[in-house]
Amino acid sequence: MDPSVSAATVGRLPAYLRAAIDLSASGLASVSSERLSEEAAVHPATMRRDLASLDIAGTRGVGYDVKYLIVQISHVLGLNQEWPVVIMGSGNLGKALANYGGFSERGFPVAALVDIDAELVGTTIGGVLVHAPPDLAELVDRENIMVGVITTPPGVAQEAADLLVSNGIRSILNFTPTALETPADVTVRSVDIATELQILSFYRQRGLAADVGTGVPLEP
Amino acid sequence: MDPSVSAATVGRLPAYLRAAIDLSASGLASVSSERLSEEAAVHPATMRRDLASLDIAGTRGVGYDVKYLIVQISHVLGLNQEWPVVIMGSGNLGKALANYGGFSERGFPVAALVDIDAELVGTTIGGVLVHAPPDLAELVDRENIMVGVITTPPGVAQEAADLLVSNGIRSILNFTPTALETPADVTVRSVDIATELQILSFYRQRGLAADVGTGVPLEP
DNA sequence: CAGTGTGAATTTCTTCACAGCG
DNA sequence: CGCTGTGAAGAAATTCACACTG
Repeated sequence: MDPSVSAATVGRLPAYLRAAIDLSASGLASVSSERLSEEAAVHPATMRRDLASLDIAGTRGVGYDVKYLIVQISHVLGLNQEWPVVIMGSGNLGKALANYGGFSERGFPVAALVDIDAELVGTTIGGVLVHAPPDLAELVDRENIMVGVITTPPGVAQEAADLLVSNGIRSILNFTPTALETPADVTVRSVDIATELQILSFYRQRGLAADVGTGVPLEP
Repeated sequence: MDPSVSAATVGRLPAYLRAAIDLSASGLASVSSERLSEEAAVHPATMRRDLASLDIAGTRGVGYDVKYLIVQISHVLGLNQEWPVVIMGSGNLGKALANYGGFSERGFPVAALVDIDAELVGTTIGGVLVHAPPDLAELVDRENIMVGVITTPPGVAQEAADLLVSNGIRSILNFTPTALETPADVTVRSVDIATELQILSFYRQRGLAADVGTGVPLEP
């Protein structure tokens, strides 16, 4: 019914999907929003509204069909196709991600690594070949790369982003603390470990969990 | 003035801090909210309100003193002390994080790794010694560990969390896709790479950036 | 009759717009 | 004069609560 999906809703979909997969694995065929939302740590009404906004319907008096949930949410997230990924920068993090099975397993195969270090170019990390930056154009084309992951040093992150963008990549996952400048039609998600740790220390310092209501008292 | 800080505000503080540090590095002594908020990709009024809620004041007609901003935000985030970290699980990601300089550099020294693999216990990764799980109690005590980072396989993430909690750790950074159950006074931040990629593919599928207003049209 | 789907109420967060201060 | 600090307005998101349906 509702023709649009809010960013907040999108942010929760992966959690719903995981919850549904978990419940399915434990043999459940049908769930109430109560049960599923508990699993996903969300308010039941929020979950029902989210699913309704995606036209994912349950059965009144019964709940949601777990298999159907998985299929529908996967579809909305675009997980019925593969999204090949290129990792820019083969430092510690880049290497770890290339070795990390989780990517391909979840539909995001690591198609290539790119690094400026001539020593590394041509070597293989976690079964993935390291290429030189100028090769990117061809790679994107040949491997049908959809997503760029930036794990370079912060100083050259913008450069890496520019290179991705100029080669037609419009989805970027940025692991550096750099705020990237990109055209409006490029989606960037940033994951900064320092940011996460700093937020943790804010709450820790006050002896409070992060989800205590909405307001956190300040020291006098 | 305002005695409380909202979660939304806390989430933006690290970005303000980074922006201030960057501007300071380029020699700027004073910034307007206009300039700083641009750097942090936030609305100027939002930034002024955030800072005001922390009692961080600027000078009317001038702006904010950059050095003062850095000191104050750092203080609010608790960055004037060190927060030693223990990494649970020395698989690919755990190893990468141990090797990753960024932690210690930013006040979160990696004090120890913990792994169940007896082969790994006693070895050193990135200068950090790997310990057996039963050693955690002593480690927490001796190294004054404040934060637990979980990089185990998803199946044992809850176990790792339980171990952390039972040893008094109340801040957890979880890199697994598992939704952890913890007492109410424990703060958990989760970073799941698959979640981020799935959100990217949602928007990519629709040819839209993530920040286009608030509602995203659904396919017909 | 259990549990969805959703108007309406509420809460939270953002942005406007301007008074007021340095 | 320029820019902060903030009341007031506005927009979004969440939650309540219940009519309604399988």
